Amino acid sequence: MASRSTDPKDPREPRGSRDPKNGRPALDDVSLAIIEQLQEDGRRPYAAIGKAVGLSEAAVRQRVQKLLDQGVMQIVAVTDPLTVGFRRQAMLGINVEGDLDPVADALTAMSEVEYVVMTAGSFDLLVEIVCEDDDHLLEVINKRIRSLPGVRSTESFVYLKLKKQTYMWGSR
Amino acid sequence: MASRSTDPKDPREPRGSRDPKNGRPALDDVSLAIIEQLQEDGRRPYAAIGKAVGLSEAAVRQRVQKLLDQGVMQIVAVTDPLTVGFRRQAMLGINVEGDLDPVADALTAMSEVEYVVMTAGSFDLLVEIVCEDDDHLLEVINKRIRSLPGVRSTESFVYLKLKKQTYMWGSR
DNA sequence: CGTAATCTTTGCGGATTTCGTATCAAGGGG
DNA sequence: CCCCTTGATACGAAATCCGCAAAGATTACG
Repeated sequence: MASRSTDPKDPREPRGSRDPKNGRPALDDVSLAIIEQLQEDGRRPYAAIGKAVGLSEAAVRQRVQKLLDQGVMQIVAVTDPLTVGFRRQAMLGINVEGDLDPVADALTAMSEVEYVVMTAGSFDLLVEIVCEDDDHLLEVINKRIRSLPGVRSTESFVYLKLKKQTYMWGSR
Repeated sequence: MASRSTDPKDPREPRGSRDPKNGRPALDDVSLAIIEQLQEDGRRPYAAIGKAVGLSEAAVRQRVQKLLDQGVMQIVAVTDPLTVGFRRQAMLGINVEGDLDPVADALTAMSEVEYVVMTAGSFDLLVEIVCEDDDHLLEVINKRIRSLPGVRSTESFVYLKLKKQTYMWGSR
């Protein structure tokens, strides 16, 4: 299991930047600082984090666990799939007629889809796809995605080379 | 430090799927299995991973350290920036005239740029940007990126909502 | 074939970290 | 004013991490 406690539930909560009730930000400065620490090294010990953010080891541990349970962050290994396997990867721009959500949910349910985001601009959705090979990619795009009800059109961007991939928005 | 050993160096090595010399894949099945374990839980203990992949704790530890040093994978906390801060995030499609690499390198050097990938299709590059606010986003796109030599045109897709974000290509 | 050289795995022991639990302080309600 | 919830700390026991030296495996070469 990715997390160590209660089942993950649905990570898509209405989690705004601030909790409307009780006014406090959903994430205070300390939690932000903890996340920054873990963005640098996901395995950094709780005691070291505590020293950096001014909290006891146990307090850090509890906060981290809550952040994981709430789905605010996940601690995982990330790779360049193109490097690791000999797979095909692509970004897909999608235009939808009618409600976006059903389409987005259907895409989210596909295991080959790693990333789904609603956007403003000439595409309604951007989705990233990781596949075994060309045949697999073709099948996912042409058979499974283009046939989804509501999908008006798609445009594909096959990945040639990943140049940068970071998660350090905190540190700058 | 993100990693525990020699300095990170430049992560952009010519890391193909297979090591040209000595023919063996850069990543054997065991390392793949280790990565899969860490994709589920980046903090899973080495002993547990060893039991899962059939290796001793020390062997797993050394392999993980090498994978980190080589830049094949990173173990980090990932979040939805839109959730964590009140930031603006966008994907940018870019068209370039001439050599792609200088432009890609310049983008890679920008701290606001989290993701740079070369693609086939109607864009040459896709880059993901994380900004503090609208002003910041505007400045990065219009002042810093559009003025890069070689950039012919850009198209922006401002993120409205992140629906899915996973790193589990291994487990299916 | 040997054998050297290199790389990988393994087996420890000690230092460190994690984890569960108990305790304490600070707010809300009722 | 008391009860209940939330969050931080303290602390001992158990598990984990880490460095190191020995053993094993693989490759290159004579």
